[in-house]
Amino acid sequence: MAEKLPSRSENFADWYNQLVLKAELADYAPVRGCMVVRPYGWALWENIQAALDRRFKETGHVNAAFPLFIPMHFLEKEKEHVEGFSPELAVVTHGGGEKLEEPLVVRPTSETIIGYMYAKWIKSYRDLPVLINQWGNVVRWELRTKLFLRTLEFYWQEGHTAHATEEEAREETLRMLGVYADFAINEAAVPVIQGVKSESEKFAGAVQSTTIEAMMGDKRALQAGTSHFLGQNFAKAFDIQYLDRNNTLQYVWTTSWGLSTRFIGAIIMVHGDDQGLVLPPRLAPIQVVIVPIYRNESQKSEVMEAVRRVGGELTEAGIRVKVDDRDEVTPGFKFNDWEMRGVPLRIEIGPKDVEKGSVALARRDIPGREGKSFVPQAGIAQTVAEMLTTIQDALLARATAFRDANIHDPKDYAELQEVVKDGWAFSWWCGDAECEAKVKADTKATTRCIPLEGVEGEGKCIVCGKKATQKVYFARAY
RNA sequence: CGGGGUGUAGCGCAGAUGGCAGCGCACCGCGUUUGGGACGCGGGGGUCGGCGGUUCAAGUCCGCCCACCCCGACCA
Repeated sequence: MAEKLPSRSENFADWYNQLVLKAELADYAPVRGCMVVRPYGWALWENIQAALDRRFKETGHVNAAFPLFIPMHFLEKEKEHVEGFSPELAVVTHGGGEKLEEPLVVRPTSETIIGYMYAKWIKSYRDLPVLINQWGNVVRWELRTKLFLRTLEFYWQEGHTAHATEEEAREETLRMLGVYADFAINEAAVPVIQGVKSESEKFAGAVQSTTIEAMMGDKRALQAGTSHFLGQNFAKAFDIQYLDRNNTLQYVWTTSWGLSTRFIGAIIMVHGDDQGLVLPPRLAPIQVVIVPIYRNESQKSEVMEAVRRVGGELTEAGIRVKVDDRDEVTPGFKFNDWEMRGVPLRIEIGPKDVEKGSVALARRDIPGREGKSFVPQAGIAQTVAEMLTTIQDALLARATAFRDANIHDPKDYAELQEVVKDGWAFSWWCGDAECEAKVKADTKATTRCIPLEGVEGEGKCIVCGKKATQKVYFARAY
C-alpha cells in the first residue's frame, strides 16, 4: 500500500487505474489486456454475485454450467451474431498436440451452445419456460483494454431463457432488466436509467436490447448491465421447437441477460474520491474496520480488550468487521489505508475511549473531521447498523443528484455538441440511424438508451428537425 | 492497423563526450514510536527488454526484433 492517488478531477483515467491497483482490487496479468482479480476485488464480486443470485432465484431461475469451448460453426448459424463477434474471437486450433478438425471458439457469450442444448431439451410446451443462469467467464479480443471495464477475459453471469410466447419472452427481458436496476440502485447505490438500445447499439443477434445506463464521476456513461429479447433468431438458428397444445410445432422465444465484473468499475467510478475507493455498505467486503490506538503495553491490553468486545458485538449483529491489529504501522497509516480500500465506516478505540466508554466513528463518505463522531460503546451494534444505512442512502442520494445535475436538455444541435463534452443530453430523436451517426462523428457521443419511462408528446429531432416521438440520451460512453 | 512514446532492482527514475550499475519508495533485521501517511541504524535484491554488430572495453554507439503504454476506427 502506498502514496496518494492522482486527483480525480484532474486526471480521472489515471486516478482510476491507480485506485484499482492500490486498493488491491486487481492487478495486471502477464498477458496483454488480462487482469487478475485480487482477493479484495473478488470478495466484492462475491457480494455482487450473492445479491444478484438471490434475485435470480426469487424470479424462478436456476444455475447451470455450459462449456467454455464452442464449435466454430455454431457461431456462424446466426448471421448478425457472427458478424458482431467474429472480429473479437479467440480461437483454439490445436489440442493434444494435434491440429483440430474444426477450430473451437472460446465463448464470447453462450447463446449458441445453450441454444444447441435447448433444442435437445425442449420438446413440448410443458418443458417451457426454461429459466437458466450461468456464472462464468468469457473472452472477447478487445483492442483497447482497461481494468474491469474492458479486458480480454471477464467474469459475469449470463441468463438464458426460452418461452412459449413472444409476450412472455418480452416480459422476461424487462423483468430481468428490472432486477438489474433494483440491484444497482438498492445494493450498489448506483442510480441507473432503464431503457432500450438503438438499432446500432444493440446486441448482435437480438431483436431488442435493453440496458441499465449509469453516469460515472467524469460524466461519461457506462452500460452496466443488459437484457436482450432475442425473438426467434436463435430458436430458428438452432432449431429449438416445441409442440404446443394443438400439437403444432412452434419455435420458442428466447432472452439473454448479463451483468459482469465491469460493474465493479461502475462502483469505483460512481462513488470513489481523491482518497480512494468508497464502497456501498451493502456490498462492502469489510463494512467496519476497527483501529486500536495505544502508546504502551498496558494501554494496549486495555484497548485491545475493548476492541475485541466491540468487534464481537458487531460480528454478533451480522456486521462484517475487521480489526486492524497490525503493530508495524501507525494508526494514521491505517486510516489512509482503509480509506483507499473504501471501507464505509471506521471505529477508532484509544485510551480516552476506554476511559469514557466511547469510540470514535469516521464515515468514509464524508472525509475528515466532518465525518467523525464520538459515540458510546453501549449499543454500538445498533449505532453502527444505523450509520451503515445512513451511508448507503447518502451515497445513492449523492450519485443521483450528481447525475441529474449533469443531464441537459439542449435547445438545438449546437448546444447538444456543447453539453455532451461534459455531461449527457436528453433530446428528441427521430430514430434515424444517420442522425445518430452524425452525433457520434461530430462529438463521439452515442445514443445510450430510450428510457422505458417514456416521455409524452412529440418534438423535433435535435439533429435533423424532423418529427420525433421519443427522447434519447446522448453521451460519451466507456 | 495508422500516429506518438517507453523499456535499467517489486514500483518510480538517474546514469554528459563509451571505463567499478546508482538514488527514492517498497522489502528484511534491531531499537525508539503510535488519536491522520513515524524515525534512526544495519541489510538483501540486477541476464540494464532480446539478438547481433563496432570496440581493449557497451546500460551508453549502430542494426534488427520483441514487449508494453498513450492517442484514433470496434466493444459488457
